Amino acid sequence: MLEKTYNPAEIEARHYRRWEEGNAFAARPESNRKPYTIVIPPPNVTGSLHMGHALNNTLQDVLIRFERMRGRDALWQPGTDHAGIATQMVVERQLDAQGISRHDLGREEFIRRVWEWKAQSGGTIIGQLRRLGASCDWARERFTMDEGLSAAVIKTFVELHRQGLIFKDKRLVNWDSKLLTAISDLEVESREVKGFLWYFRYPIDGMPERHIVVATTRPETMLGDTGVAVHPDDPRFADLIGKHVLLPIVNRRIPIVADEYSDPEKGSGAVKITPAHDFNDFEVGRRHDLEVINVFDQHASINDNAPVEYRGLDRYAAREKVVAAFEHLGLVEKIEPHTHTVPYGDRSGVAIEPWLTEQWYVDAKTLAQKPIEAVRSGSIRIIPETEKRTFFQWMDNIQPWCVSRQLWWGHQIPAWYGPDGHYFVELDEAAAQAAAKAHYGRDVELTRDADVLDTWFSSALWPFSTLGWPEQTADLKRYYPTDVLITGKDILFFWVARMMMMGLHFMQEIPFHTVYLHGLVTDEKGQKMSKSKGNIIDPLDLIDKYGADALRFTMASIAAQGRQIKLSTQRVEGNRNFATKLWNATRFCEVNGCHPVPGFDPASCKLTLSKWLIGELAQTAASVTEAAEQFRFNDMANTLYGFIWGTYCDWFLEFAKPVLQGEDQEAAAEIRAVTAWGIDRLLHLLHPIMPFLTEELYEKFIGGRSMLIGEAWPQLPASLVDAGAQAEIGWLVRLISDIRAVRSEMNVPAGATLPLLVREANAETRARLNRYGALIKRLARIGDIDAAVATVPTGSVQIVLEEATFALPLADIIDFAAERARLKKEIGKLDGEIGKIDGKLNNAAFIAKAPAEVVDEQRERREEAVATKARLGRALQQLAG
RNA sequence: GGGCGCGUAGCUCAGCGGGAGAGCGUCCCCUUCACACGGGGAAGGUCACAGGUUCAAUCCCUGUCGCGCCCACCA
Repeated sequence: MLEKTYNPAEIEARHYRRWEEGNAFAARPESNRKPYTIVIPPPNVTGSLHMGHALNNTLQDVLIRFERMRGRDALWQPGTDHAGIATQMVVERQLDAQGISRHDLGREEFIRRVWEWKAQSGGTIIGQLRRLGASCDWARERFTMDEGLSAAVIKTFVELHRQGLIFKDKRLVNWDSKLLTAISDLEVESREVKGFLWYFRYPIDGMPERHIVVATTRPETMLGDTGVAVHPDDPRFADLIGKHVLLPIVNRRIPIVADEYSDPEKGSGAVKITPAHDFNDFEVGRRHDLEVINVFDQHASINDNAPVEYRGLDRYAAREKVVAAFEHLGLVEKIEPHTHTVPYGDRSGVAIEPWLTEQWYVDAKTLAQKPIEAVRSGSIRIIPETEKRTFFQWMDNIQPWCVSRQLWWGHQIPAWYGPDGHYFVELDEAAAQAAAKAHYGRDVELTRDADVLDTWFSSALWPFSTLGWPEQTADLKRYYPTDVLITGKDILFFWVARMMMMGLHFMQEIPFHTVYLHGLVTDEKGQKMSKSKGNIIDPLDLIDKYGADALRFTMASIAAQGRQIKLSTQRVEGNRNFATKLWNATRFCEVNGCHPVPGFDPASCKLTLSKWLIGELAQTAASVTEAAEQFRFNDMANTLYGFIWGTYCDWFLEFAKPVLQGEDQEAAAEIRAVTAWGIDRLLHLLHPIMPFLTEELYEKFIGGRSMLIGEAWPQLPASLVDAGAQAEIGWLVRLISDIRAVRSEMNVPAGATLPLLVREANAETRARLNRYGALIKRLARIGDIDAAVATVPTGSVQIVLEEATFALPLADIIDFAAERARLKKEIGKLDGEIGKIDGKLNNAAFIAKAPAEVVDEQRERREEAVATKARLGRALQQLAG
């Protein structure tokens, strides 16, 4: 016997264990089933489950469970990401607490400590994914820095280098002066900052009476100025082109050049050029062969290239000192408040400095061509479609990808340097030695490049490296390309695009057929969840309180495409209630002896009620299946919610009650079977979204040895839909609803029983009243039914349904005025409708141009409305007289 | 500056060419034997605004206003 309420906490752990012990998540490469593959977006080993994970993994699990039930060999490939910067930061912070830095330990020892940390805490998120119910094939769990994946990384690096698609270059990079590493363009975020625009006068060499005004938001960079640019067509500066400026403070003579980069509208119209510290200036400098003078060290403090009194100053201190010096010299024209955007490191949160260094770059432009084509041709489908535009916009303008990082935790770059700086990119040190010997003609000492690769480099290989590449494994052959990739739209560029590049390059095949991108989970006000705002909702708290299924159902139901996803606890609570509802419906079955009948054939049912339920359920199953196929998770969830609560519980079970308790044993037996069959089918349909609850009910209610997770997805033919049964039960539902509404509006005491008088009922209605009299009496609190009265007593409330009028005599309690008002309102509504329809029907163009069936439909609607209005009008008249 | 998207019931959002929908909230009634994490009922909307296309527009097009997000931008 089931408990009175569903208690998720006890149940979830047990079923998860059953699934794992039963090997239910395992892919079956040996089977002849068609594979269905999803690779998980590997969470950071440092991570713990947040709402984004909860959403992302719920959706993946829904699809995996759905396709598994549909008979596919489902592989959900799990694993974690070493998350270079994030992980290094975590361990460094721990060391910091002990007062040691990674440099105290040395590289080798530090890395050992990170592995140690990983062994202890790295599994947190995997445990949390289990609590969510994720049915990953855990035996296949991978890590981006495990042996096989590391080998894959080295191989791709070496091959891309051989193909000229990875190269070393000295140019400006985004330098993070806190983490002391280069970062890629994507890791830079712009923030709007309130600052100032300083207008400085630069004296012209040889023209003591003249100066040129430049404007800057970063006065300290003037220490590295090597030119001033003006627009070639700007008359204000025409005579100064070719002259030189005597740079104050530094006393450097620098040229005034004409360059179209200079915008006459901006600032003073003349722009100072600092090639070593600005991406645009770097280009201008290159065009005019300007000197590149780097004035910052790696900490963004002033270096020895600047005058001695500035050396060692932090960039902001240097800024103040430069401004003070200009003021002292009387060379400040003016200072304006100015809002502008400044680049910040997404991890460190400090302002990024464009800094001249040598780094490794991937030729992304070349690698992007095949992905662009794949998306354009539709061989990779992106959902929602609108994201395609974003994808193309980025891919069409893609810049070289800086992949080297000055960190310790990650895949060390397989490049070895000889004594003269010549380098050898090889799979291992031995190969590098051999190459070096061939190059130098003797053995030399080699030093390995100290840098590691961007974390996203190894993630880019994920769909094939996890399946065994570079070995040509059977798994790789069977499960690649994968079917769907589900991830947040915020990592479309970071990860998705790069998987396409690497997959198409190394596998010569797309990594996945479909990319499903979901939005960001925010709080209920649409605010991004963050520690500082204190608005974080921890999914584990919700799981503890409402159960994993309630959370999963919520995620599925709000996963509408392309929006930000606002989560409210209230919704989760509501969905927990839904779980309880189904729980109790099953309990009802149990209490009433509705047990599944082996070999039950829905097509053999005779009762209209059975046929109705079966048909409705068949339609629901079709909708749910279609929604799942089209990744419309919200439709899937909402369809099931509506059917289970609104149709099965609210109506079907209520209709079933009297039959189950009635005299007719044959009918009772059929209804028992249909009721149980309905629950069984619903458990199947709901399982991908609510696996724990449904598995529990399946075990308790259906019994047997098998587990629901491995059962077949319901397939109910459209032939089970019975239009006659739908019309008949639909009529019954409307009649009962109408009577209930009238009772409530007229304040009839809930317990009072009223007679029902029916006028002008045709033969079919009379037959229906006969068939469903007991139900009507029970559900609408009706006493006797007189199906053929000629007149209705004064003081009755009247309801018009199809051809018949139903009256509830309420002489003693009826409020005449209220009833007149109700009828008038109804009539008013009908008048409005008739007016609208007449507008169409009286329009010759409508008759001529609209499809015939639309015209017919409007005519029918009009007839119905007119007839109903007439009956209501009669009722109103009777009330008045 | 370039791009994308959104303005529908008090709130959160579905719907997207021919009868305005859901959940939550609100109000009224009901402890009836699956469920008060429940049952029954009700109120509430010129579908942002202005034009246009169409026989017909919440839905398509254009513009305006308001709000998000992404990319670029340190004069």
